[in-house]
Amino acid sequence: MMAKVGIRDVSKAAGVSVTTVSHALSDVHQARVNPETRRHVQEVAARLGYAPNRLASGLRNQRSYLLGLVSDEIASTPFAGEMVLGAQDAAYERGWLIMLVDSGGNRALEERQVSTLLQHQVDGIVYAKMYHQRLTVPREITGVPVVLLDAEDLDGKVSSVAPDELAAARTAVKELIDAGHRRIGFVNQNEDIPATHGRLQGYHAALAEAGIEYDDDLVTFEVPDVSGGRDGALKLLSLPEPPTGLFCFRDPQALGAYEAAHSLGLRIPDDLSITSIDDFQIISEGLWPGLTTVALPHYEMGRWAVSRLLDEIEDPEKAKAPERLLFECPIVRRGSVAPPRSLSPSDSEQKDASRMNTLPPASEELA
Amino acid sequence: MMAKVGIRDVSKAAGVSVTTVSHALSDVHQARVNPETRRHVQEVAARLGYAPNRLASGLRNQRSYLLGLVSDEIASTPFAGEMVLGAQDAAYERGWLIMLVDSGGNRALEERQVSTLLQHQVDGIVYAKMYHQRLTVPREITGVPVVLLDAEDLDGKVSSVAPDELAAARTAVKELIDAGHRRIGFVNQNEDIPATHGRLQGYHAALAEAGIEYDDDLVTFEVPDVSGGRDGALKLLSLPEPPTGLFCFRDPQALGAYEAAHSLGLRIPDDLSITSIDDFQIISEGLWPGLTTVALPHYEMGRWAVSRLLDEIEDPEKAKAPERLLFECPIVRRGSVAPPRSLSPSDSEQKDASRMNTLPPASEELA
DNA sequence: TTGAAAGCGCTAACAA
DNA sequence: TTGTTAGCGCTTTCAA
Repeated sequence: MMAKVGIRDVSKAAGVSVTTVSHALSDVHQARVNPETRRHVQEVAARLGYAPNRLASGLRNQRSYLLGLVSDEIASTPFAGEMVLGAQDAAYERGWLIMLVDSGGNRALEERQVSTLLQHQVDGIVYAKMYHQRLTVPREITGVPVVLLDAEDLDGKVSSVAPDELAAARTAVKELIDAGHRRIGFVNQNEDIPATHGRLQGYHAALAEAGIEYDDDLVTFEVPDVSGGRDGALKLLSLPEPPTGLFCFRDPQALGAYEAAHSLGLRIPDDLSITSIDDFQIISEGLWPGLTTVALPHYEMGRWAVSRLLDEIEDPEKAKAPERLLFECPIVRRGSVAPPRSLSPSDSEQKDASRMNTLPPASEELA
Repeated sequence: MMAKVGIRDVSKAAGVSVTTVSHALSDVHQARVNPETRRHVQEVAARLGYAPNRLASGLRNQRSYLLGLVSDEIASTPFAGEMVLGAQDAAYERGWLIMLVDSGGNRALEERQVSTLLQHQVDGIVYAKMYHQRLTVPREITGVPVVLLDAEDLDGKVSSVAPDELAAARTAVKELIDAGHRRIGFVNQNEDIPATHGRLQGYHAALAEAGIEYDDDLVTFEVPDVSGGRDGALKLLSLPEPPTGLFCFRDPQALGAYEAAHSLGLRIPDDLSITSIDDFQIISEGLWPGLTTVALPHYEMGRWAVSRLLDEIEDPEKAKAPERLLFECPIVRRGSVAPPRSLSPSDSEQKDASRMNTLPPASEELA
């Protein structure tokens, strides 16, 4: 492994000054150098395998082309990967690199991590949360532009992007209404976060738009995982007048609802339709029938956050007018929604027809 | 936002030279400076909020304290987050930061990403794959130590860490054998990668150790997702003499196997025991009963890779004796394994007892 | 025990 | 159109 080739090596090999090399290799100073010299220098640089040292140019230009991504829980949710990827792609396309830190929710650690990022002269910071929340930007983040990812700034000082919870829930509930359901249960979750309230509002809104009266009994608040979905679904389905459609706060709960339905002998979607929010693909695609669910656009939010951050870095004026974006969430239709039984053309045939749907595609292989 | 405070500001405010500031703040040059001066400088530095510019010190020291993490698919698997987190933690603890790039499997892009990392003067590179494979280190990675993560070097030139596939499979199968099963199906996957062969060997090994004869009919190769699990399980369970235990290549397939079992009216674990590999928690914890599965230690592998990489960076001699580590995989016991029916104490009571197990914990709430 | 000065590799102001 | 030179902020010889 030979020593790294620097700009002086190129300058010597090409027989020009380092200045000329620098300019010949930069696309900003086009006019500066003779096209012929330029070609020659580029050729020599390529031959030597020269690549500028970003530490040195960063020091000189006061620009590191480094971005910090500060997260509280990268690993705990599979979506986080999508957010990080979106951020990374958007950064790389514009010439930046992402440095990742994850505090696991430890504030003291986060503070040190941020200061480390700042020591590395990051040009900006994306402050990401694993679920949508409202917060104040930690005071140690200073001197560089910041954008919030999956969070909103209580002070309204910095730009942010998060899912439009209300609209997402309305979409999911409307899907059931459009299929003909009038009695729709909502397995909400029991933590006091924006999503809980936003999605409840969306549920209300969808019902109101369809002229369906709100029934308190049809809403239950459960832990936001599979067991909560099971519990909530069992509770609602054992009502004297059970719902024919179920909207779950998120996909793991929907998985629980599937299990509950099966344990009660209910077929999906014939006896019970289900929608949800997440598009947690291992669940939504894995379940049979597939789950109709509203996708949270994590990749796009990651992209947007970095793209906005770079805008503010390149034009500091932009930072003075922060933008608060609530991202639209598209529905992904699979097989968990059908008209309620009461609307079915022939109720007697229903039982047999429905059985087909509960068997996997490969069932023909069986005797 | 005031201008950033540099070492000169501290030197002025403390009334000493920048040299003294540098030494007072560094723990390497302990003896160099008078304890009193040292305290004074530290106090002033803290008051001004001084933190050294890592770009500048990196340039001077030829050490960036930056590591590159090159991955082919961060977002596609939830485990990736664990690997990244393990890498990040290990790096941060020793004073390094991770820069993340993800090529999505695009080689041309990966080549450019690596060269960008190198331009940033990373001190080393972790080359990660989303699933265990054997490969040659791309030639553009040069001049810095490399460690492979979830991969092995065909040339044996660099250190690597990956799961011990054979042992993992043996553990999973042995769990069934220990419960009393003798007829054990294996829903393998159908791609030609180390895991496929390694786990098949592990299956063989476990059977051999227990003196169980291998039966070709009990092994099926399916796509490595939920539908493959369904297909494979249905196929094996419809055999004239069906297995009483099922080992699945990975958790999504196990989910499919659960679905297949339910559609055939089989209870887990009473009528069918299942083990798997992954500990994909949303599945393994979410299923009812919970899935007994062998965990792939992604976090630990990420930690090990970075830790080994830093060892090689700090002591280049180490790089000359690469280490190839196959990580042990611990089993996580939940509720999907029980003795086969033939061994049950009273077969007549079994049906009712088993029914309890198919209902969720909250079922008591119901009438 | 401390300070002056050189230099890491690069870019840009200034001069030619 | 090209070259000389200063300097980004730091660490470390070397000299005092």
